[in-house]
Amino acid sequence: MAKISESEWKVMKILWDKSPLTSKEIVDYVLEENDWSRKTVHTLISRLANKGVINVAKKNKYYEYSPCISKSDCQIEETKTFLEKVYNGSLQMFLTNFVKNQHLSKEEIAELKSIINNNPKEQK
Amino acid sequence: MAKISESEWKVMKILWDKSPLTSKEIVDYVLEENDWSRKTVHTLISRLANKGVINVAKKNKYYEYSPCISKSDCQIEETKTFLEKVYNGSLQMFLTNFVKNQHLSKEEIAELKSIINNNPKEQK
DNA sequence: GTTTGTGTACTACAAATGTAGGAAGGTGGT
DNA sequence: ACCACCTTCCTACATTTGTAGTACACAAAC
Repeated sequence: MAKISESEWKVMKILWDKSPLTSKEIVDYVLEENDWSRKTVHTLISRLANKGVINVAKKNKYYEYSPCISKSDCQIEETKTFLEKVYNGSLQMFLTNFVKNQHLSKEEIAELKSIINNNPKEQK
Repeated sequence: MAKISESEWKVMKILWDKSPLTSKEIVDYVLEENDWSRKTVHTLISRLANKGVINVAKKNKYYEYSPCISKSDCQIEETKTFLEKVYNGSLQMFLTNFVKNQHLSKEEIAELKSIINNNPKEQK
């Protein structure tokens, strides 16, 4: 699976949320959150298209863009790379370190517990 | 804080574990786990020194190297960057996604729970 | 004392990334 | 018909990263 860089992730997140979008729409959304030139966003869009992670389809006059890989797949992939690099692949080490250093509130801890408890049967 | 690349992390992990080390020792350890040229490792060492994340001190004839930032600080930093990029900074989203997709065993889930429960008082 | 490997400093070079600018043509508003 | 803006395609250029190679001096092994 192609690697998505940090800037590219920002564009992808918009697309996963709201696609299909025209390039103007993408640019406008991205610029709400990043202080970049419009050109920069265009570059990112075309790099993503070259990497084959977004679809480009002519709709009326202009192109429309939408992701062709799922957000969740990309998240899993990034998570593996991250855990491997920083924690030798161990979620346990990661979590230990995180809860130890972040001084989570009681509420946050309760929330984490509930996330873990509710697996695998999802509860609404 | 300087950014440490993926290859550099491999060197840093050795150093955090066993420093101080001479360059030969670093190279030998790194090559146990990576199929690189010795020269490549030397390059990584000097990049790390330039970034100011390892100390270089003349000991007898040769230099000895050791980290001058803590592993835990780097882990926290990387974790923040990762969570921000992939999960908009939300550990909750991360955990939810992870437990949902990884099909953890009962044992693993129990372990995660105990990690969370034992915070903040550490239990040995 | 010559070979053989090592230590250090410096250089190399392609790919990926961040961050844009230019040119040529379309289009909608007035 | 013209202006301001947009679209698409290309090009640009510095920095970081992965992955080494050169050169030169020293040191240990014989």
